[in-house]
Amino acid sequence: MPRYNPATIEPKWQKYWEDNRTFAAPRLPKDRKLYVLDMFPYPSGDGLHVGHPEGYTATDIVCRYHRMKGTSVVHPMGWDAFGLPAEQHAKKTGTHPRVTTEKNIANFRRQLKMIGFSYDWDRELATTDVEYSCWTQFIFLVLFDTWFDRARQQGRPIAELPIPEEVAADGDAAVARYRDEHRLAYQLEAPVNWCPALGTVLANEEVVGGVSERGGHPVVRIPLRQWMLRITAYADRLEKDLDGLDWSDSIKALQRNWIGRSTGAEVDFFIGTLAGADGRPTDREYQGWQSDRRLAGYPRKPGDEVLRIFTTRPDTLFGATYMVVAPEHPFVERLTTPGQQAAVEAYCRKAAQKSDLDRTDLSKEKTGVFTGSYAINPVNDEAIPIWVADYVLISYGTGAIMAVPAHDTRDFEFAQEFDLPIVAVVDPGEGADVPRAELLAGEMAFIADGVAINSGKYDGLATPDFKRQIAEDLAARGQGRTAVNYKLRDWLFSRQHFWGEPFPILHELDDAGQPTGNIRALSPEDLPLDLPEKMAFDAGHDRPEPPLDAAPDDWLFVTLDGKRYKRETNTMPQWAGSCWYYLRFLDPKNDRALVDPEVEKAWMPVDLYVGGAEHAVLHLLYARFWHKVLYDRGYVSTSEPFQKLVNQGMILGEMEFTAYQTPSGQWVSASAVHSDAEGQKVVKQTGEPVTAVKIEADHAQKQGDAFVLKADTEIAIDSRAYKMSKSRGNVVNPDDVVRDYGADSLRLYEMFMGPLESVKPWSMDGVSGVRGFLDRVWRMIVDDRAEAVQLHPAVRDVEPDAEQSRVLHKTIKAVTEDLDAMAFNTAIARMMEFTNYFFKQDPRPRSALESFLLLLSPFAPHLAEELWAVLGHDRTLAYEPWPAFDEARIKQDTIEVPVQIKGKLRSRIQVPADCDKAALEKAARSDPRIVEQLEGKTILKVIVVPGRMVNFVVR
RNA sequence: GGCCGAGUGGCGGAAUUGGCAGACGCUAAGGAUUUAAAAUCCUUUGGGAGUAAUUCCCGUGCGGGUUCGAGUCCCGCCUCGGCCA
Repeated sequence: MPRYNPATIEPKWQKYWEDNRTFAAPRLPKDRKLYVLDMFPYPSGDGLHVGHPEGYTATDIVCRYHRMKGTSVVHPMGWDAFGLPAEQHAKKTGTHPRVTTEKNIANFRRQLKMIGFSYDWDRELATTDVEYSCWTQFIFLVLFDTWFDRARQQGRPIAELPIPEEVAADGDAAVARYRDEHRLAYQLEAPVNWCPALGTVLANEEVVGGVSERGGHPVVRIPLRQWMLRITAYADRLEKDLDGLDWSDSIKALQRNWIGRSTGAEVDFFIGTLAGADGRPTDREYQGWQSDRRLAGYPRKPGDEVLRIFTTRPDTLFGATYMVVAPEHPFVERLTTPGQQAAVEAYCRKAAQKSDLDRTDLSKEKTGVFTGSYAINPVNDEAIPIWVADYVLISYGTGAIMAVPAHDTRDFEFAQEFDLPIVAVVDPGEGADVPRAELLAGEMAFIADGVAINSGKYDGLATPDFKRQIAEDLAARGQGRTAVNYKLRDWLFSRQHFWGEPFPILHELDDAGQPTGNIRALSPEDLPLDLPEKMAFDAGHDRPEPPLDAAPDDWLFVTLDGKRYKRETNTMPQWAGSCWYYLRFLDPKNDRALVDPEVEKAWMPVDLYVGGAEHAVLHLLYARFWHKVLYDRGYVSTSEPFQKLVNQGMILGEMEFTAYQTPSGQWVSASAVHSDAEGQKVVKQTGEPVTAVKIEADHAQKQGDAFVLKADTEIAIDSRAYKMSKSRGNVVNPDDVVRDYGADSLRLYEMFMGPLESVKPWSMDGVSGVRGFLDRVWRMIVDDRAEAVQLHPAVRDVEPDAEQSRVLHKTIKAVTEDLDAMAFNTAIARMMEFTNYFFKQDPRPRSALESFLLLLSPFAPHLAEELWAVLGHDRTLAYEPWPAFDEARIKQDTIEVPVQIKGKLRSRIQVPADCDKAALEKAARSDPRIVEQLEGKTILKVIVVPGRMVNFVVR
């Protein structure tokens, strides 16, 4: 009984493809090219979950389809293999991260091969390979060697940086410092989240409410020397170039949001250097400053005598009744008068423990403290108090704001809390849908545009005109200018980890072994710089310094040209390796360049990039940034790396029904349960805790909009699918699916579940359903009652009849069009319809089945290859021409057309397919059922759409 | 709070972009085959009414609107999900 047995045919074909290097891509494309890329995975110890093969199957289908259409396709796979888990494992067991990583990669590779993806495995790479990280370091050197020319909007070699005369006059050291300040890779003392208990530095999102997300240990912000990448220089181009990309609008919006470009003005508020005991700048000094500024103009960098702010609403300057500086602002100490010192210090200490999210949350109560000092509002010369408050972040704008409580929600809340004056300076006008009187009285904030009031000579100007005018006037007085601000920050590029790319940077040491502050980059010939082989992995170290500080001396210290150096001991973040892997895939073995320019030019850009939406912002932004730098410096030929981007939707666990029970065993309706402040499920009214109980599907039933318990229909229950997680125990392992149903079934189900981009729940019944389809395909072609594998007797060398031909060509057309639209789920449905039809045919023309197998082959390649061989072919079908369809064969002679009366379906008529408007109406009018229903009615209008429908409008 | 997306049978989902709502698959029920079961095959499967029909009514989150005609377009809500603050 030769049944369909994926367990034998799948390994057989995988071996065939591997032995014949079926999917090896040429060095250069022959004619048309297609570069299809998956986001390469982090090889975790858990192995693949079913979310990985979703995108991978989609791209694999696209690749197989285009190969059959004669396109040169490159489709590589590799490993994003640096990462913290391997390092933590090393701390626990002493196993070198490289060993763990290689073991995990082997498992991932086995799993991916098991699913039959048509990767060109010759191009496989891991970011941890020394031959790869060598070029990651090389790119860092490029970043280090590049400055951004604002005028040209382009990155240029540091040697071309114009050196101002006064810097040059100060000698070589000054010039070196000036260059270092302008490089795209630069050093900065930046605050990090140091968690002493965990012995590690945490990312912002790993800190919640001042404690670590894992374990709830206290976290302190301490300054640490860090490497930064000047991504903000490219903010404009990163935003503008989105326009030309074939990405979804929502992903583009996400990136734009993240870049957060806003236009407004920078304004200097005078604080003076000689403030009196009352904290107010003196009139004389202020007047002197004003006339200085009128002459000298607005300086690039503010001096100590002013507080520089950025605002998107310079038109509300007259409403600025106080100022706020962030607790980390460098002027805090200076501005604090002796009387306020204790309060301010205490406040800043507390603020250091809060996360940005906690600080800026609108719903949180506003806190702050007065510094005792005042600044002069440049538009009306009034002294306004300067406060310290944590709702202002040092990382946004200049770390200081002018507060306009009448026209900003947060400023308004703050002003109310601390009884600060609220002056309305924007009138929404009579017609506006807002309580005008209330807001003019300062009883609420109005943040939209309107007409200026209480603004001196500017009264009556509309908001946009006022903005333009005031910026001009301030610029003329040297007190402000129009400015663009970005939410995007420079990229904190160093990590205090071992398992990452070491920086190719040396720090010069003086005779005492202390760093002199001079740095030196390794030259490209000195690369790669590998991590030290022998390292002790401490379980916890109590300093925030990087683990590499404890590296063996022969690694750590270098003598060059008679000078002693210590290596940089920070390492690069995991993002680094994934920023450029798509380039290396094109030329993975090149030891002279990161990619051969000829190869790069021929294959780039990536034509299709598929991956999870969780990388929609950071990874894509970082990779685009690096690409643009490489473009500016002549290493790549395109300004954008990824032409088309598709985000696959997450796959959730199986649908679950959940009922709630009190400790006494009483069922509680799901609608009466909510999560309390700690996230515990409790009864809304009483606060009594409840436990969630999983209910089997056959104990639930639908009632109205909700599901209820069958046993007690008063009790509503939750029904939803949850994100797969180990703790919930709903993770589906591809190994199990392949073992029980086969790889082709896994592939087919992943695509049949629904549109690639939607979130959708897993269902094992669904897998079994597509397996049933593949079984039918098998039995449509193979005689399953014979002793050996042989053709089904109904399969014969005959011409298809008209109807068979119509079904075939309709299927080819639908599948082809669906593939072009990446609508895999409907393509599969069309193939199921084909099978349902041909299964009942006898004879089944061999030619029709062959075409069908070609259509099926991108989706279920193992089965298709096997049946292709059964049909007598001795070579892979991977490069057989894609079937063509003939529109003429799809046309039917007669078609059924619905006939409506007043928009309601009343009858259907059979008419010739090419029936024109008049004939169609005539046929509709003579249909007996229509005649009957039209009797005694007046026809007001007849709408006839040939080939589609007829509608009679009657009275 | 802001931005983005989604709401269609018991479930996953289809519907020339305004033209027969529910393709395809699952689940469930009934039947055939079988000593029996599995597998397979056939029928039914949105709700209601109806002796019956090629029957009638209702039905795409809710309320309005545009249109000969709305799942699809417009206005106002509700709920859920994602991202950001």
